[in-house]
Amino acid sequence: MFAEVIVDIIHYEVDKIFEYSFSDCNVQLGSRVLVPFGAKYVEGIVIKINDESNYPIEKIKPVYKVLEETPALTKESISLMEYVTKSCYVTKASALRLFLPSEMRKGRIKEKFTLFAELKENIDVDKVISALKSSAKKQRDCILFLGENGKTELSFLNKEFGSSAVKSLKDKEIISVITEQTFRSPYKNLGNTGKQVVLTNNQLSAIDSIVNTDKEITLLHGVTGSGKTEIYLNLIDRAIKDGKSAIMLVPEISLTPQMLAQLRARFSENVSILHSGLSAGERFDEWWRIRNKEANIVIGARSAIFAPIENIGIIIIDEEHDGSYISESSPRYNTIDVASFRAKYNGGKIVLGSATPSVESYLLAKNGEYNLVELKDRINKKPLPEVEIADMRNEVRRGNNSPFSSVLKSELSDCLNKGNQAILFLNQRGYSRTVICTECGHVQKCSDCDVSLTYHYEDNSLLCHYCGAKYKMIDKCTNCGSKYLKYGGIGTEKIVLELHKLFPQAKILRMDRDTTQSKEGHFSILSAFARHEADILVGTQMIAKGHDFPSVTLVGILDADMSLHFADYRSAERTFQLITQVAGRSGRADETGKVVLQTYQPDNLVLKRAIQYDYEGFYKEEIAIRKATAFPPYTDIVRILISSESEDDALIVTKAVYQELSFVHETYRDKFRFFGCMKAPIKKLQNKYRFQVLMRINAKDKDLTDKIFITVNKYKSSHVNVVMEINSNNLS
DNA sequence: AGCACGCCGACT
DNA sequence: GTCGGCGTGCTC
Repeated sequence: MFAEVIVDIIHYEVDKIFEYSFSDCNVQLGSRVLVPFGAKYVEGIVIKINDESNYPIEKIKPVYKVLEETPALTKESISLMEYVTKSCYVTKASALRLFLPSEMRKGRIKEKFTLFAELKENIDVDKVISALKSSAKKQRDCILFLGENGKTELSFLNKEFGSSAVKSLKDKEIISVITEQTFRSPYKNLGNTGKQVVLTNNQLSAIDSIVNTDKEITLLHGVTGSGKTEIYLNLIDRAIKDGKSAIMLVPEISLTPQMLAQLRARFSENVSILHSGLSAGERFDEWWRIRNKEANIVIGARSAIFAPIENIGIIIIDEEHDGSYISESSPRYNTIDVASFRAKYNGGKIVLGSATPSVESYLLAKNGEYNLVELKDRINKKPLPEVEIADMRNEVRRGNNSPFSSVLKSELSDCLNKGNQAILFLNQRGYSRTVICTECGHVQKCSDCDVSLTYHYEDNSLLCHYCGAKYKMIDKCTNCGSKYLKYGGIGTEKIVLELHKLFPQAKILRMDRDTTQSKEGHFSILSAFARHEADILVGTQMIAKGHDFPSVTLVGILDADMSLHFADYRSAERTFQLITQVAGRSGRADETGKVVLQTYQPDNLVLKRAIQYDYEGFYKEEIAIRKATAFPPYTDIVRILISSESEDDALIVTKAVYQELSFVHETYRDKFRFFGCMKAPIKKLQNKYRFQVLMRINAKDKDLTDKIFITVNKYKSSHVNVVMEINSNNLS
């Protein structure tokens, strides 16, 4: 017999099928195998089994070893691998890696086995005990214990009754010792916080619509607090009762514990969790629990869409608009597309949930490609928090140069006096965004990136937020030697310091990348704040998502304009989403929340729609702009990014790529809305100079994108990197 | 990705 | 004269 094998080497030269012979019946479709490859052995996956081979028989080597008895990959994974290969333009090997926990490769982690002991079958407890010497107290206790509790960990028995007693029971063949695989289980101590809820009529009809639609995908558009989670739980319940499985995705790892708690409360051991924040052993074991069908609900971040689960009934993607669902590194897959593949394969359904759907998804829903379900009311009829605009131009005119408007100051002091909590949102970590010399105007920059450095007060350093480089803070300008340096742009660190001055008695927590470095960083800060151990939480966008704090009555958005300035067609959309999300953190059961939104452009249409919670209005205006300017979803943006440590080499390759693509452009001129070549917005990153060729085309035209990829890919070399990105959410 | 094979510079 | 640089080429 012959096996077609993909070897685990990510390189275009070996991105093909290699054939090996075998007689071992353990070689199955999807098996991980060790095979001789050139001078050494490499791991690979069996993707097909044949009776015959076309390859010269004398060159075929045998499979050396099968790595696991259970094939790691399902048949579905193999077809999905082929889909990812074609749609993301990656090698088969790199597509395959999506399906396996990384610690499985190269055999880094093994299953964990534990020894257990139990009474042998047909042991009569009373009889055995009476046969014991009266002095053998420990042995008697041990037998009684096992009689009552059944199978128990051997280490526990040894500790409790002494290893000699246990050993003599074993020697007398009263008990037997067995080895069983045990699972390292993450979040073991998580409380079960779920509560059975009676569904409202709105929720019931939403479920009804999702279950009965003949469309594969439902977009569930529901305002914050409209009870989407309960709908998810109910849909999962239905899938399980139908004998099917479910995948539930949340945008980031920090959101998984609370969702897991709710799922565990309802479905207990059926639930497993998969994401990159788990320890290697935990992830490995969770993965096998799913593969062995011991869990039929998977929750996780983006990568969990590749979970080895079979017979999927429903896939839920919560906060579907979130950028994290599009992978930013190779393979650059889109989670919704992968979910769609799996739903089709399994005959399952997809629910995309959001309070602020992406305009792409909403357009598809409006056009009838998705089933659209809208929940316009909050469950408890609680009004949405009231938003007040603070016009920062007036503040400056009045001589207020602090980062807080007078409204925000008085609201803050009100809030604190009442013993409530406040959240302040600013999407910039560090102390100041830039350090500028007042004499020569020089801005401190990273030596590896064309990016200004951020001053961090806590460790008195200058950090590059793009490559992570850390420099000592300077005391004079590196260009002209002047001592007069100015800070430009405010970050969260400075906000905390300013707050201490304003409210010396208030306790303040800061949550941003710098304070959440440790493993449970998110969780510890959020739970401390939830326990009211602090009065004010200052944070970047990571505070915006889904966390519920019952005592928060005030949210301050310190610089609503910041994300509007980005030269990105999505900046309006992101701003709308962010403001809606952050504002949603305010308000409690007995008290309507308040939001203060500070801006220099109070008349901006996007901000206006956001404070009115008018998604529909925002959508209509935004989609009209996208249409008029021919931006996604009306076209797709294809970018070829060329980067190299040598600026000359990068430029040479860029010119060559552009030249050759020009022929494609000439041939299919009517298919291009835009075609151009330029420096990338960030000209240098991690010591690599960057250029780009930008195109706006219809990427569903596979022939065209294939042609572009093939044209471009051959320019890739060891010192010049060339990548193609389709609708990347980061065009810097 | 590795590793082997193969053709040109500075050394005991 | 050789040791060794890393430039192409192959791996079922």
